[in-house]
Amino acid sequence: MTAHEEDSFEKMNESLVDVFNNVMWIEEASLRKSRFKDISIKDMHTIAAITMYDTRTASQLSQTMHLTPSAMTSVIDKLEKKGYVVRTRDSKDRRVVRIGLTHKGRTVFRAHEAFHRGMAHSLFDSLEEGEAPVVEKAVGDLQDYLHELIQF
Amino acid sequence: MTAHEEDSFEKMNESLVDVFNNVMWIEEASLRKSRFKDISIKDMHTIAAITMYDTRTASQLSQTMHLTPSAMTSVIDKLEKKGYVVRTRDSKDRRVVRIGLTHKGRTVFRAHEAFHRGMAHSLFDSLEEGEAPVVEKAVGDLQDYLHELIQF
DNA sequence: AAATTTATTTCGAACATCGAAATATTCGAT
DNA sequence: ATCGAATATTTCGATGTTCGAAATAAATTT
Repeated sequence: MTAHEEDSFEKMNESLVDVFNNVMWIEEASLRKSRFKDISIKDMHTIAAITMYDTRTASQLSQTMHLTPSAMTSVIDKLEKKGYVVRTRDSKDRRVVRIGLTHKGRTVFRAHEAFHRGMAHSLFDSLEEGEAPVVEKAVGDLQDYLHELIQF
Repeated sequence: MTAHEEDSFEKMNESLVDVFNNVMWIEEASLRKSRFKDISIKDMHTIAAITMYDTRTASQLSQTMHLTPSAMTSVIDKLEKKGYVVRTRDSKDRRVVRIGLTHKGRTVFRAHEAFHRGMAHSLFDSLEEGEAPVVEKAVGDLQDYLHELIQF
């Protein structure tokens, strides 16, 4: 690395640290100011994990949310009570519970999606002709790197 | 946006969502596998907020961590008991408690720093001549965007 | 059809966070 | 200088989240 690249790297690293330290609570804060004051960021991510029109089983959710099944049950209980999700027994295998979004749940899903699109636009919109692929590749590399980390 | 840019945008947005959904628990998981099994990701971020060689007051920390002062007290209690931080009364104003890192705490600080550097390298290392500034600008824009969001 | 496995829930314990009150100290107005 | 208000932190009790173990219910294997 040249001295200049070094500098560029340091600056970017700082920005990245700042971004990662803050996204979570910023989304939480914007949630509190929205009309969905009764859910947490974790609830919102659960809703995002359920997907818009499909359903997920309780165990699928507990895996993607990195929660124990019993903790998942209580998250779902809470969201069901508040009207964001519905439980239905799978007709094929009656042990499994399928979780789907209600209309209200889908509204939250869209809000989460919009939040992410806002971020993606901030990365993207000021790029010049031909620069998009550079950023796309960089972000893809970061994604791959994180995935590699989990295969220890 | 051209159809191709649209595509590029969607792809990047997806990667971003994936990255943000996962960084937290990936760092938590790598922490669990390290020799610091007795602290959480929140503890680690508290340690990062204290800074390497300087000190922070309890209230400064409660602000940057978005915790109430009372919650901050108990986080600090826990970290002090485990030997990551030390409390000292400010000699000028004896109401304030200054929190600093112990040697053990600094080791955690460096681990956190290394984790972030790893991510920054993954973004940076495969870039060609002249592409670094593009990514640097994009990340800077994202950072600014998030900061704007909090001034509602 | 009995034993085993799988999906989920219930329960009790541990821990985190909060808000209100308590404590200690400093600052400001008289 | 002293009293009252303001500030920094801690303590306490209540609430909520997460966990692990045991319970329940349904499917699969033997």
